[in-house]
Amino acid sequence: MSGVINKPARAAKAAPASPARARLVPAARERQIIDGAIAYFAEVGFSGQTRELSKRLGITQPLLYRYFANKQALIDQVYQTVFEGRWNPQWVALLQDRSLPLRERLIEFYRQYAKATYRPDWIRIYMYAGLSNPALNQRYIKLIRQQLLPAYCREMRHHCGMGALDAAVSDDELEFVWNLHGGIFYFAVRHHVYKVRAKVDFMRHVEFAVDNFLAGALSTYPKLVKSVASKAPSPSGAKMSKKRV
Amino acid sequence: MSGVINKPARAAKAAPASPARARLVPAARERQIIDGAIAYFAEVGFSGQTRELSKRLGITQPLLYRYFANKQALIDQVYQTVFEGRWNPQWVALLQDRSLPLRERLIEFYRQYAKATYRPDWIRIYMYAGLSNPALNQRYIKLIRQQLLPAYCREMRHHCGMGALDAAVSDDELEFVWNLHGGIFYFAVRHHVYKVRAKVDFMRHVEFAVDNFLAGALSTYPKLVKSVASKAPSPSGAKMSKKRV
DNA sequence: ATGGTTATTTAGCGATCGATAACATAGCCT
DNA sequence: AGGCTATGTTATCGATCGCTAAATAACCAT
Repeated sequence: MSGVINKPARAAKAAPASPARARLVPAARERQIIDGAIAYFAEVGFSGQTRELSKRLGITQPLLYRYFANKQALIDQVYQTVFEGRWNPQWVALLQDRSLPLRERLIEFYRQYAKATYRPDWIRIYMYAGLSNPALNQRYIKLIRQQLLPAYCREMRHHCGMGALDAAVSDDELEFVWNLHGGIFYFAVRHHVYKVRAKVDFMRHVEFAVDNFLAGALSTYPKLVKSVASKAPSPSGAKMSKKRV
Repeated sequence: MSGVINKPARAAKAAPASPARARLVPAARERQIIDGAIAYFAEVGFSGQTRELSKRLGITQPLLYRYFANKQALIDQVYQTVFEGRWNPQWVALLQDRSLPLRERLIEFYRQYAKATYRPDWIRIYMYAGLSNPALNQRYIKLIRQQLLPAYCREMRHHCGMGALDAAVSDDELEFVWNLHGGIFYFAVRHHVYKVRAKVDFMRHVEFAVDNFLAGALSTYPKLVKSVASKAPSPSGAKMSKKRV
C-alpha cells in the first residue's frame, strides 16, 4: 500500500484541498509542510515520525528532506512559526491605554491573547518544547517578563492609587501579576493538554479572575511594594527558596 | 565498548551505592527500576529508550523485561507510583480546620502540597502524561475537583460571611478557586519545566497570592455565587465557550 | 561441597526511523 | 514540439529500538 496514494492525484488538479498533491511552487510546499508539521507535532510531540507526517501531508517522506536539511531543521521552523508569529506588540499599548478602565483593558487583553496563543497547537507545542528544550520558552517568558509585565505592574500601581511611583518594578511585583497570568494560562492547559472539557465559558472565567485580582490588589499590592522596599533594595537578587520546590 | 561496563561489578560487593549491581531480591530490583524510570522518563519523556534507562541503572536492558512485560507496563508503574503515592487525604481536613484562619490553612496546605507534588519528577511526568495520554491527568483533576475544591469553596463562603450556604458548590465557584490553584501550579511549571530560576521564594509567592485571593474574594465571591444563582440553576450544565479557546 | 533455583547477562532478531542516492515526470521557455 | 530545469518518487542504507531466547553466575537448602 505504498503507491496507492498516488492514484487520486490526477483527479484533483486545481483543488488541492487538504491533501495537496502534484507540483507546487517551493514557497507554497514549504508552508504546507510547516503547517502540517505544526498540527502533527502538536498532536504527538516532536518524537513523531517523518513518515507519518508525510503521509498526512499526502507527499512522500524524502520530499521533506528537499525542503529541510533534517528533522531538527523542520522542528526549528515549527518553533519559529508558532512562537514568533503570534506576538502582538500592541498588547503593551492596550494595557497602558488609560482611556479605558484597567478591568476592561485586562479583559480585552486576555481575549486577544487567548485568541492568539491559547489554542491547541500553540499550547501543546509550547509544552512539548518546554519539556525537551526550554530555551525557547525561556526566551518567550523573558519577552513577557520584560515587555508585558512591567507595563502591567505600572498600571497596577496606578490602579491602587500609588501615584508617581515610576521606580523600576520589583521581582516581587512581577511574580505577583504573573499569578493572574498563570491562573488563566492554566485554564487553557487544562483544556488543551489535559482535555478536560471546561464547565464555564473562558471569558467568564477571565472576568471573575480579573475582578478578583483587581479587588484584592487594592489592599495587597501596596503591601507588596512596601514589603519589597523594606526587604531587598537590590533590583534583582537571585534569592531562591530554602525548601526546594 | 559493550562488555566493558561489567568490569567493576566484582569490586563493589556490599556497597551497591547508586549503580546497584549483582543479585537483588526481586522486590528491591523492581523498586530500583521504577525509581530510576521515574527519574529518567521525567528528564527525557516516555519516548526515552530502555537501553539508556538500563545503562543509568547499571543493569542490562533485557533485565527490565524480566520485571515488566513491556515498556508500557513499566510506564504504567511509573504513573501509578508518582500519582497515587503522593496524595494526602488529610489535606481536605486541613482546609476545613476552622481553628486556624483560612489564610494560614491555605498557606500550610500549599506548603505541604508543593512539597509532595511541585517537584521536577512529578511536574514533568505529569506534563508528559498529559500530552501523550491525558486520561490520568483527568482522573487526578477529578480528584482535586471532587475532593479538594468543594471544601475549598465552602471555606470561601464562610470566609466571605455567607453563612448557612450548604448548597452544592457551582461550577463557577470551582473554576474560580482553581484560578488560585493554577496560578501557584504555574509557578512550579515555570520552575521545573521551563527551568527559569525563580526570583522570589516560593512560599513568599504563595503568601501574596493567597492574601490577594482572599482579599478580593470578600467582594468577588458573593457576586460569583449570586450571579450563578440567577443564571444557571442547573447544578452542572456543560456550557462551553462560544469562541474556541 | 553440591545441586537446584533464579537473578542477570550475552547475543541477536525484526521492525522502525532518519536520511540519501538514483530515477521519473510535470511544467515552462523558445 | 522538444528539451531543460526543478519538483517529486522509488528504493534502500545504516542506526536504533523494543523485545526474546539461550547461556551464565549468584544464592540457598541440604
